[in-house]
Amino acid sequence: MQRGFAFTKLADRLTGVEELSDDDLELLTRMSYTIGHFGSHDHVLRKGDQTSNCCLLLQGYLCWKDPGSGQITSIYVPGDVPDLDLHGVAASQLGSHLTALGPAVVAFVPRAFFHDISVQSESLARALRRLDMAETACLRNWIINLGSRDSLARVAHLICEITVRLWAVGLSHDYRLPSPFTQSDLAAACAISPVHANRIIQELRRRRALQWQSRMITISDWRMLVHLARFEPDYLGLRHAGEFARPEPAPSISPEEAPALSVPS
Amino acid sequence: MQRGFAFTKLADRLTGVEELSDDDLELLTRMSYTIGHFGSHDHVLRKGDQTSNCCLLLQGYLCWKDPGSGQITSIYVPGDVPDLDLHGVAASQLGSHLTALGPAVVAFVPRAFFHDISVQSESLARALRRLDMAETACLRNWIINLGSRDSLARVAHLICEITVRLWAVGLSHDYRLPSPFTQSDLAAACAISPVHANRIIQELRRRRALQWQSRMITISDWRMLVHLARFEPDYLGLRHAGEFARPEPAPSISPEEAPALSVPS
DNA sequence: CGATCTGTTGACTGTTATCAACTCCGGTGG
DNA sequence: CCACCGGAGTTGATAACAGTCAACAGATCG
Repeated sequence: MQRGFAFTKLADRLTGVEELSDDDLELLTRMSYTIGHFGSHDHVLRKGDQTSNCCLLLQGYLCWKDPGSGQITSIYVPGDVPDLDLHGVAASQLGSHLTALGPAVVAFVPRAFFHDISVQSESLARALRRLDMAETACLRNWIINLGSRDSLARVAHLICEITVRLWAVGLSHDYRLPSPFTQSDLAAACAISPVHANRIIQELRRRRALQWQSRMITISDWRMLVHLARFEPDYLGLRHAGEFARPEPAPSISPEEAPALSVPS
Repeated sequence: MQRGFAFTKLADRLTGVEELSDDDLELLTRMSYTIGHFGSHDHVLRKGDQTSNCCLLLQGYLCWKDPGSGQITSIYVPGDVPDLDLHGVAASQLGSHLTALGPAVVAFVPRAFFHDISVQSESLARALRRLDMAETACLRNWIINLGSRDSLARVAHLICEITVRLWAVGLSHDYRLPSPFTQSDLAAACAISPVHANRIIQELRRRRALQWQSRMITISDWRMLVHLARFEPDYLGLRHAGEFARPEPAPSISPEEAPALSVPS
């Protein structure tokens, strides 16, 4: 992994929510961090841990998972900082485990770093606040999801959300996204049983909405998926979110660079 | 309503999460505000509104309600500031309606006030951050609730949570709490149908866990309710939260001051 | 004193959970 | 190289939970 990789991921995430100047980006390059590698279902942080660093996700997926119920309450993609919202309040204790969904790479960044850049740049401060607000909006949206949509729509919605969030940080170039997590993980996020999750995925395959094979999801029909999920990405707080819910999600690279996958019959 | 009432509610809420000095309380008394009265199901803020004031709830209940699904994503009690988390980010747009559940009284407080007191007092800043963290923790907890508990436990959990939060701001003196909201509102919060909500309440009555009559809930058996809900109030971030989940929730006033309701057979 | 909203009840339907068995795959050790 | 093993995915049968519909009762309010 080349030097500055962590900087790049954070910069991608922040520019997704706020326009940053060259000076801002320069500030980000001063980030110090240590790298941690995690395997599937490893705990990055455990319930009750006291944290002096923040976790910046570089590769893979993380989630907050309630140890009692197994319920997943948030999912994170590269560029996200799952414990940013702790605001440096010393006595805060974690209520859940921060768990890797598939192999993951995390940069541990001193909490003070985020405070410092907030003081030195108003737009960085705004960007970090927006990250926090987006997190809250995601939680509310997920309550709406669990409360009002059936299991097919929930699964479709989760896949739509992850796709757009990967997009926003320059990953998932065409309609493909890595799915190193298990169907049981998906079930835990959507609050359905693993067996039912499997049937829902089969239904999505049957409808030619997507493929899920060899740890990779290939979206065959983005419009259908958005429609099934009633997905409206405004809540993500992305500057270009509107583009993603349109009929075609505006691939970030052109077709000749990323030829469409052939869709097996 | 006497002068200083708004100050009192906010002070009660903040001292619930952080110890405050006399100087801190003095700062709070400088709050300027205007009062608004709302009827049941009135919108205090509408989706898409831009806000220059924060809403400090003084009496009654408020909730965030998604206009599309009708799902309620948070409920607020007096002393809460539902839109505190907007952090003064100008471009933030509301994603839901802020709606009154029953008659409510709201103090509109300039957003700058919260910024000013944060600058002038470190403990007030910490208290406000804790409020924000408690809000996030509530959202996560509600996801766990919707995802992993059946409807009886959900209803019981919501009632437990509201009871403890009222307690923390000096309301709900014995085992009684006002319920000016309808059973349909409760259903919208718990993501169940109104008919089913009614049956759950009857079940709770049948088990002698509570009464619900003339816009008032009387908890007859707090232990049973906590047990049914598997309620663990740590997530609320209250300094004395632990006391509330114990067998008896330590009434804040003695029996001779607040005689127990007679429980009809 | 009628209109409307809220609460209540019964019958029926539909979605999802649960249980159990089986397949498929990748890895591991004989 | 192959037999085994464990985890993940798949399938069918059944049961439990909650939604929907329709009707009515009771309260509240102008």
